[in-house]
Amino acid sequence: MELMLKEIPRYECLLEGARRYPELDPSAMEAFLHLLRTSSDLFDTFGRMLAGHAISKGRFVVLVLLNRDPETPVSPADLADWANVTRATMTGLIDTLERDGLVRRENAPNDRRMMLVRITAKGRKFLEGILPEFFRGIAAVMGRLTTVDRKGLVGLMAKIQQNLPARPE
Amino acid sequence: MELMLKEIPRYECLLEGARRYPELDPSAMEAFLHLLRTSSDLFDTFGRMLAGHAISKGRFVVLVLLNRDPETPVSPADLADWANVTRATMTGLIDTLERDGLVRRENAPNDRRMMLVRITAKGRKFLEGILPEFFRGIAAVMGRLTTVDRKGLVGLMAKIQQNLPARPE
DNA sequence: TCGGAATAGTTAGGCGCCTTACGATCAGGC
DNA sequence: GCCTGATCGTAAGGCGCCTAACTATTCCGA
Repeated sequence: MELMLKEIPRYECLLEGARRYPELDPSAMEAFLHLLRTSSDLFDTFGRMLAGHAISKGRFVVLVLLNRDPETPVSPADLADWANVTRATMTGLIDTLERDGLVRRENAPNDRRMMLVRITAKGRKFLEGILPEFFRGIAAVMGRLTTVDRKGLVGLMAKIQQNLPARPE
Repeated sequence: MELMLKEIPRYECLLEGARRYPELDPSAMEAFLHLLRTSSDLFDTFGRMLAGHAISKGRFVVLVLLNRDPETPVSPADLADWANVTRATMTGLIDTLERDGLVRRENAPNDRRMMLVRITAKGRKFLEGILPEFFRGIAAVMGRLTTVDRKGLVGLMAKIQQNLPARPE
């Protein structure tokens, strides 16, 4: 989702657009575009930061999920569910992580269909080398927002979520 | 950028994480995650809507850009700049749009390196079949936000933008 | 008990976007 | 006039994610 307009149209242009298209609500569109522009930049910034550590966003998320409880291995299906990707995609993510020695696949003891994925010591060490910078980056980017701002932002997001069509199944 | 955690961790988990990682600012992280979760859902929703019209986000943006002034053709380089993709990517987007008869390539009169891209009548008609639904969708999703909410959201996004590292060149 | 349905993970192929490298053309200083 | 460098659009190849189809295993009702 890295694609967005580089420049958000000025408000007068939105007003003019509303004359051609009566369905266009200028203030809704303005808020929408700023929201997407900013979050796209955020994705981009952190994706770039992770790329500097030679890891993709998808693989980073997998490591974070496994690192929540490093001793307990997790099935690829659960990882796919939590990370919001398909199981096919998760296979590929685990493939490269395992090739790089950051995670290890094991056979599940009670179900021979199932695998279990465990983060390795190397994987933990690798993650420890990223997380502090990652957390500092988030704190920095949110630095100008007061406590009230932050709560307000969460509330606005909740209002939008209420009007989003439910995800398929 | 469709990848995100499906469930945002509860605030207590963020607090616990802050014990392990002193760089983790829980309220900043909470706001960050809600922002990305919601905008990811928005991208997803509108991407799905566009897919229902058999067009990708990238091609849709190109049509919208050309439709701002349908009589004036635009160079691929300008389109790439405005749409925030590389020129190589723009070549591919224009290829399919032209194959489907929605835009037409012309030679620039004064510079034989340059092409000019123009939206066709078919392209305009196609876009008119999407835009009303698109605009209605945005108005709907922002429907619960008051005028004050919307201005506030734009202001919060501006605060975040100020702390984002400048884009490369 | 046994045969169909559900579920596990994987494979194959596609799409969208990227980076890199290219040939063609224009612009400016000598 | 020309060489150098910038800029045009394009081609080739890579990455991340997707859907659809497959094999192996487990579950469950007749």
